[in-house]
Formats: sequence, structure tokens, C-alpha cells
Amino acid sequence: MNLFRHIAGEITRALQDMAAAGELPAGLDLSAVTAEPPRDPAHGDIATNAAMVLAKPARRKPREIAEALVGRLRQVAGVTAADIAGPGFINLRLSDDFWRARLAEILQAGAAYGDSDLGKGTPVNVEYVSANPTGPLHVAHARGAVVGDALANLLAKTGYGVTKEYYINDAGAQVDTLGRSTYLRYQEALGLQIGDIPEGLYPGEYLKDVGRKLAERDGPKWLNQPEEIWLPAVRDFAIDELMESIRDDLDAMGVHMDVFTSERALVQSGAVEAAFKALSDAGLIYQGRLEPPKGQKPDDWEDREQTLFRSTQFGDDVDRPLKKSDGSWTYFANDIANHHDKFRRGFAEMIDVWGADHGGYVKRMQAAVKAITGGKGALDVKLCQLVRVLKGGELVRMSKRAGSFVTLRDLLDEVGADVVRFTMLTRKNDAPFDFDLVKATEQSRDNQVWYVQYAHARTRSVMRQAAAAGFEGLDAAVLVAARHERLVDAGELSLIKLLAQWPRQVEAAAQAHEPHRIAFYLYELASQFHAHWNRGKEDGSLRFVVEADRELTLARIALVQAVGFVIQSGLGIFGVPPAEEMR
RNA sequence: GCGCCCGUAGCUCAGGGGAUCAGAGCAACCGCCUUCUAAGCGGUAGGUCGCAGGUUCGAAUCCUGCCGGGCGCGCCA
Repeated sequence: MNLFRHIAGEITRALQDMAAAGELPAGLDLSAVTAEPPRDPAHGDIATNAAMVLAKPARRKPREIAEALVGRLRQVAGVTAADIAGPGFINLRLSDDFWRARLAEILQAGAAYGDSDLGKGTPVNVEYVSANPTGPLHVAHARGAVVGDALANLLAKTGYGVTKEYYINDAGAQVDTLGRSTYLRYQEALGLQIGDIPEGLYPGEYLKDVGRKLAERDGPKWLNQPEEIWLPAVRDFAIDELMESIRDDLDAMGVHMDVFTSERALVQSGAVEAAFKALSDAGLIYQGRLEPPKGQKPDDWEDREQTLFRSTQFGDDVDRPLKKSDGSWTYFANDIANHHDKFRRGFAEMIDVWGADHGGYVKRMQAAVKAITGGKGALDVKLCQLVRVLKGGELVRMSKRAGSFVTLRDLLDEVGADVVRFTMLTRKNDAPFDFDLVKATEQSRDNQVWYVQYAHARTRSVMRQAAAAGFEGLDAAVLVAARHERLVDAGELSLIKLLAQWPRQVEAAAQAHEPHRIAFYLYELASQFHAHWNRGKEDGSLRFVVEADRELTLARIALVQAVGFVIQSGLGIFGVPPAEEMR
């Protein structure tokens, strides 16, 4: 149970009782009332702002409301103290037994502790990576992949019906360029001299493989043919090859998409026309002219009338073109169809994870979603800032395979998927990130992955030690039944309190769409666990396994197991398997 | 020129989204190893939360302006 929500419910009920008793006006809006841990634990276990928030609408002084409320809150089960602080805050203290009762919940739930039905099954579509199939995935994609995947897992854990989706940008001019670039490598594979890769084509060596495979499959049949003959076949072949390698890379990182949507297929199905018609019918399409951007006018700017979408009606800065000068759809038009299609598939809630270089695109896409869904759909966009790869402080630039960037595969080879996944989440998505390959694998406290894994390994170590000391069959039932009231040490109790915050942390992170919060919580939990461990070194009576006191040992093992479960629960969101030992 | 993001301790970053003293790690200094991994733990020192206003009983948190850095700005995706 999310005990903060539980207490918030109790506070709400007390306020309603007060209203019924005439101590407060009826019909007050209680939605701003919170129950949360105070910043300083010395203030108590839970603080509520109820009296402060209601003072104005109730036309009463905060302290008056607080005085009345405190009396009622003292009657709530588990509450041992309710005090007024400062201008009218109420600090609650809960009994140790109330806290210890969380232990049984954790032990029964195991790694599922923190799961909730917050989302009530609401479908959510999380679109991430969505890289063009024109080259291997690189570090920026890795960040998007990790953020998107963890966010999706987080939402699934909190009861949303999550679909992980990849939108394949396989319809534009870039894939034609890919086709031409591949054709060159195909010729090369058949023994022709191709010289330098011409400007405008992709020079990456990764296309050599693709060219060679094409030569193996088709032989020389495309040689000496006009481009219009070979381009479609070569392009499609290359897209398939690159998508396969992209899927392999994602697999290697533990990212598994539910749906791959092809832009090309979408266009061919007439989805763009359908979306366009919907906007048009709503009177949101017109022919007009745009001002050139100030300060930086493109040299080839040509003032002309074009087909525009009234995105300004939905908060965008200027209206946006949906057709190129040759009459074909813009990428934006296709992406409107993409989101329209998601909405029609049942997703009113959509999340896109993009690179920061697409930041200028957010407003128009959100505008489009509002327009095309009649206001029923909502799009949240998570922008991932730049990732720089360092090695011992030195910037790493070149990749063996790709030429100008570090590939995802390089990263995985260098530090492993688990480290990539966790480390990428130790920063907010909208803060730039320096990924240091040396630090990422260092075994020290400033390496958060290692530190959290070490804590989990230590929980396992305790279990092994306990078994060696004759404690066997330590299953959930035995640990749930253990005498938890024997846990009276301050370190033990504060660990329990931190564990009890987990469900709230998960829900808060899910609602904010911020998976990085999980990493910080896990780091704090690990820190407290290591600290408590060390107390046992200094004071033998605090060690987990006390052979002379079987009852106490079982209670402490229950706590250790609970710590392990919560770490597992958290790492599960990141898709990182917990370590059994660190050797 | 316009839009978005960022500006918190020497360094790298948190700060649950308004209120009860500004946090962590690293680096610096001082301590703790016969016992479950010292790959660790504890302590000291260090900040007018970019600047200036505003809203409020209360602002690192919300609003406005400015300064500094990043990203982007029809017919690329």
C-alpha cells in the first residue's frame, strides 16, 4: 500500500467530518491537500498542508483549522502524534508497529512491491528511438531507448496499458540516399572501383556488408541499369538490413518493442489523406504564405503560397506547411497521420521520446494531436539532451563502424547493457549527459550502478551467511511471520521507513514521466543499507545474523530480504538484472 | 530576431512541483578494518540557489525582464 495515499485519505475523511459537523464550510475543494514526508525527518513521519491550503477558501485562520483537525487525526489508526508546526503545518507521527507492518507487505509482494493500479489500465503509447534506418544506432539513440523503455516499464508497473512503439522513418529522401549509397557498395562488392564516396551519400563502412549481401543475393543483375530500375529494390533491401541490425542492437540492450510502424506503409495506406481530410473538415487547413525566419534566412528562400495547418490555434508559433513544393507530404504531415493512427488505435495518451535537436518540433506536434483528436488526445514529449562519450575525461569521437559518432554497439561492447541502461538514467532527460566509459565501470561509490548492485549483492550475501549459520528455508512465509517487533534499532526503523516510501516514489515518477527519480531513490536506499551494514561492523549486536538469538535474526533477515526486493523492484523498471555477488 | 531547454557548494548533479533550517557524490581535511565484501562507513569544511523585479502569510520552486550556455527556426527526417 501507498501509505502516504492512505493517510491522505484519512485526512480527507477527517476534513469531511469537520464539514459535516459544521466546523468547516461544506463543499471545499480538498484536491490541494497533501500528505508527504517532511524534508526533515525530525519533524515527523508525514506532514500535511491541509490547514494552510484551506485557510483562504474556508475564511479561517490556518491554526484554527489545524487545532480542530489535529484532534481528529490523533484518532486515526497508527497515528501516535499530531502536532502543529510553524504557520499551520501538521506533522504526524506513526507508530513503529505501523511502519513494521509494511515489512510483511513487501515480503509478500516481493519484487512486485510498488506495483499499483494507478493507471487503471489506461492505454498509453510510448514511442521512442524511431531512428531513420540509414545507419547504426548511436549514443543519442541509446539514451532515448533507455529513457523510453524505462518510462514504459514504469507506466506498466503503475497499471497503465503500455505499448512500446518504434516509428520507422522509411519514406523520405533519406532512404533514397541510403539506396544510392548501398548501390555503390554493391558495385564495390562486385569488384568495381568506386573511388571516394560522393558528397551527399552515406560514407559509413557499415554499408559494405549490406552491399555485399545484396551482391550475394542478386548477383550482377542491377549493374548497368538505370537508377529507376534498381533504386526501389536496393533501397528496400537496405532498409530491411538496417532495421534488422537496429533490432539486434536494441535486443542486445534489452529493449523490445511491441510495435514497429512503417512510415511508408502508413503513407501507402492513405492515412495521411485521412488525417488531412479530418483537419480540412475542421477548417484548419488553408493556402497561405509564411514569413521567412528572421535573423537567419535560407539563401534559397522563395516566397510562395503553400498548404498550411493552423497550428497557431493550438499554441504553436506559426502555422506549418503540410505539403512540399513538389506536392508531396512533408514529414510533419506524415507524423500527424502517425499520431492520428495511434489515436484511432485507442491511445489518447501518447508519449514521444525525442532528441533535443527536435525540440523545435514539439509545439506543432502537440498542436496537431489536439486538433486531430478533437482535444481528446494528449501528447507528452520527452526531449533527451546531448550525450557526450568520454573515456577517463577525454572526449571519444570516432567509431570504427560509423565514422563520425559512437555507436550503441560500441557502448555495449565497452561497458555492457546493464551499465548503459542504469547510467543513462542517473540524469534528468533534459540535462546534457557526459557518459564516461571509465567511470561507468569503476567500482566506487560515485558509480551509482555499481553502488546499488553492491547493496543488492550484500543482501544476497547475508542470506548465504544465514544459511551457513543454520538458518534454512527462509521463504516468504517464514519471513512474514518473523517477529518484526524485534526490530527496534534506529537504523533498522529508518530503513523500513525508506522502504515504505517506495510505492509513492514509483507513482510519483510515473505521473511525472521521470524514470530518473527511480535511480536516485535506489542510490539512497543503497546508501542507507551500506551505512547500516557498517554499523554492524562497529557494533556486533547490530549484525544481521546473531546465532544466539534466532528470533531476532529472522526479523533482521526479513528486513534484509525486503531491501533486496525493493532493489529488485527498482532495477526491474530499468531492465537491469540484480547482481547476486560482485566478485 | 523568435521558440524550447539549462544556469543550485571548487567539480558532477538531486530537489517529490508552492509553504517547518538549502541536499548528495567527487575533490579537501579528520577518523573507523581480528568478525556477514573497508570495492565500504562516519565526521568537518564549503552555496546571497545566474541577476533584478513581481505575486503570496511563504519562492531554488510560480510570473516578468535581463545576463550567460545549449538546441532549433518553410519545401530534412
